[in-house]
Amino acid sequence: MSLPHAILTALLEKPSSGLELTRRFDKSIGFFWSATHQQIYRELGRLEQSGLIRSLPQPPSRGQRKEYEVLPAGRAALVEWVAQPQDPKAIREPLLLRLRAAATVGGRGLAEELERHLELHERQLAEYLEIERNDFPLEHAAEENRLQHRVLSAGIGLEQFWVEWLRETLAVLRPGV
Amino acid sequence: MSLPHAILTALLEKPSSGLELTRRFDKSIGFFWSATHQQIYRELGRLEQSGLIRSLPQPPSRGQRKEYEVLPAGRAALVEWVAQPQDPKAIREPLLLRLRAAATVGGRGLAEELERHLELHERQLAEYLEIERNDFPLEHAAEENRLQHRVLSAGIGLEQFWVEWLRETLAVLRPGV
DNA sequence: ATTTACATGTAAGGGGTTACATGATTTG
DNA sequence: CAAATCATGTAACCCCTTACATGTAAAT
Repeated sequence: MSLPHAILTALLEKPSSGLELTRRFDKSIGFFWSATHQQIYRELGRLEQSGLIRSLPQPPSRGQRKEYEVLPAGRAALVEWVAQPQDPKAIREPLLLRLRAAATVGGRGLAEELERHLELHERQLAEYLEIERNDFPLEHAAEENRLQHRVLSAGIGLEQFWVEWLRETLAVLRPGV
Repeated sequence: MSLPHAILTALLEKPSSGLELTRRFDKSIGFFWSATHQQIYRELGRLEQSGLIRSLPQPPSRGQRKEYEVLPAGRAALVEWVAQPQDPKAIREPLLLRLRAAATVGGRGLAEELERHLELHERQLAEYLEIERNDFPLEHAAEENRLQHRVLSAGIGLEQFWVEWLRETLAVLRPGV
């Protein structure tokens, strides 16, 4: 049940059309919750039917841009969701699974794959650090900014972890296999 | 397409029944790929139909234990899967989403939730460290063991990251909200 | 004999992924 | 006017989650 609330948050920050939302999910929000345009359109329809958002008066024809805004009920639903306890979800990391399988059946070519992942994570880390430089140049005191900075820090920390772990794992793998 | 390969790996390590697999997924394998018994039974059926595993000759009545083993075709499929490149999946972390939503609509009670998560991650970390002490007491040279140790290290590192991040975030949140 | 644990399964619903379809607007 | 781009949507498929159903074996 996270996607509808991700959309509500995005719409509260700024009323948008489906495609605009898709683009924002490709950037900032998508860093910790990704979604395709198909998911977003489906969810926008549901949210409108539930009375949590409404489309601004505009021609509802097919190829026409349709902008949505959050209704009070939507804001209330989001507030409630934020306060609700939710357990962290179990890890589902295919790469670790493949490493474990490789321990059993042998891992020819696995080092190349790990290097590829290392590059991807290095690139993502660089992107996050760039954002941090741009958006949080110095520690301002505003509460809102501090929370957003913590979210970005999580992304940075996770990427740093993977970069480090992949480097160590490659060091273990290289001389052996 | 990870679950069938997780099951193949588990069955290669030791032929098992559905319930036995479920228990092993609750322990070691489940640390990075969780699965419920419903998923496992369904997947076992598919794998058998595809000719990748077979059930050992036994009464196929309903409440009766049914043991499976991997066929050569299954092992081959696993080897191929291990070698195949797969991009890391995008992060989907509801807690970060909630933090971002809290930055917009306010986060009453969020500190308690973060503390709860902190405890959960501390407990998980302790469990991983316990396993490390038991299963990898000193660095043996066996390649197989080293890979499995790297997998466990990933779990430990991720939990350490979350513990640290949650503590810092609580420090930011506490005086403010 | 009843309860408890073991063991395998079914059903319904939600969410995500991929491929495809269609209309409107801009640009050459 | 043809092509590219913007924009909204449909359809099919797979996976995961939750709740429930059913049968067997062991314990009291």
